[in-house]
Amino acid sequence: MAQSTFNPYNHFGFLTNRVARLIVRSVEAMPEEERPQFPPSCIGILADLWSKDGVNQKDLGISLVKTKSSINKMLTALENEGFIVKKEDPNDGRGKLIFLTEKGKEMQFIIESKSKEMEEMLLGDCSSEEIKTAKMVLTKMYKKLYKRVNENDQEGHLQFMKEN
Amino acid sequence: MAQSTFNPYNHFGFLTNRVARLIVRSVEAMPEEERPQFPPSCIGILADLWSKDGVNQKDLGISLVKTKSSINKMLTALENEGFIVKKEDPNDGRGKLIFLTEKGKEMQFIIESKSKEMEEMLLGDCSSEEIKTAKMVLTKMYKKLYKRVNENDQEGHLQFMKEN
DNA sequence: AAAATAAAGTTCACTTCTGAACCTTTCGTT
DNA sequence: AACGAAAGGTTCAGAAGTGAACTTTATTTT
Repeated sequence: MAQSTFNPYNHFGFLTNRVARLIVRSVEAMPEEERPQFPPSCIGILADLWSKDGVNQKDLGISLVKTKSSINKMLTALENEGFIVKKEDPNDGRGKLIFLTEKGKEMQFIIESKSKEMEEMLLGDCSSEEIKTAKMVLTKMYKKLYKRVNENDQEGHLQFMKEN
Repeated sequence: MAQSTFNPYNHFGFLTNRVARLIVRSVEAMPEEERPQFPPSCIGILADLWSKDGVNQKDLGISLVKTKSSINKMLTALENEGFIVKKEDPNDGRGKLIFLTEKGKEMQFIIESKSKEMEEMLLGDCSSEEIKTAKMVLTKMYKKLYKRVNENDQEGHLQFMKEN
């Protein structure tokens, strides 16, 4: 019977989905003190801005794989908390550019160290070669998927996409 | 300035999250014909059942990293569509066991071949060694995270957890 | 054995995310 | 230059997921 031959954890679709969700859960389970003061989903927006400040909402949506309405709502929350500001795009009257405030910039070092800490905790028994390979494979998947999903989008929006 | 030193795609938290979301998007973007007739989120439940039929809702929740209320709602949908049935657990009057119907079982081969197809498409230029390493690293992360998040849960619920 | 505590599942109000319609500005034709 | 089409952003109704309260059955304590 087919029953015992299927292993979800041998498929990237399941594996990435579950690992991603567990990471979020794991962050949420942190003690109040250690955890950032905003919902984990918003970290993604800040991360993009740390990488490249002053982007528009559309590109954030593409990068985070969320719709523009979702991005809009998250930005409103982040703006109310004082992490980002929206400014008119001087070159395009339709668009707005998103910039980090000082408060938003300061977050980078905190989050980055937490991320490193967690990675060490989770992957203490993997060699740095293996970790590198895993990130490389995921990044390749990302690029292929990105192109597939945004195929009518000629210019690569993301900084890292331009590197290749 | 710190600005250009941050790359979200060098952190597993962002990478897994975005790849997972892109895979879902990619499936949703398939032509009506090729795509399964139920929401992608439900595939996870079927996958667990293909791996081990007759599990209870709690274990499904742990495996899929969703709350019991979410699982409940998804199961109701799958039951209405005729993919699964709920039965009383003969050994525990509180619990119910979830079983695949024939219709549910047939899905496995379709999904599995789609999954393989997609993996080949996404990772054609990665060696099978690299792919194996990536899955191994993700699986290790999964196990560590699993233990961390469900630490007050003594018995490993998932079949694959028992293998190690 | 009775009482107290815990566990699995259900229900419902609430939050987060999405899809569709809309407004405004820009681009492409002619 | 003027028109139609497309693009970025906003809004709002609806879908998906969550948290807390509740029901029923098991387990633990006394």
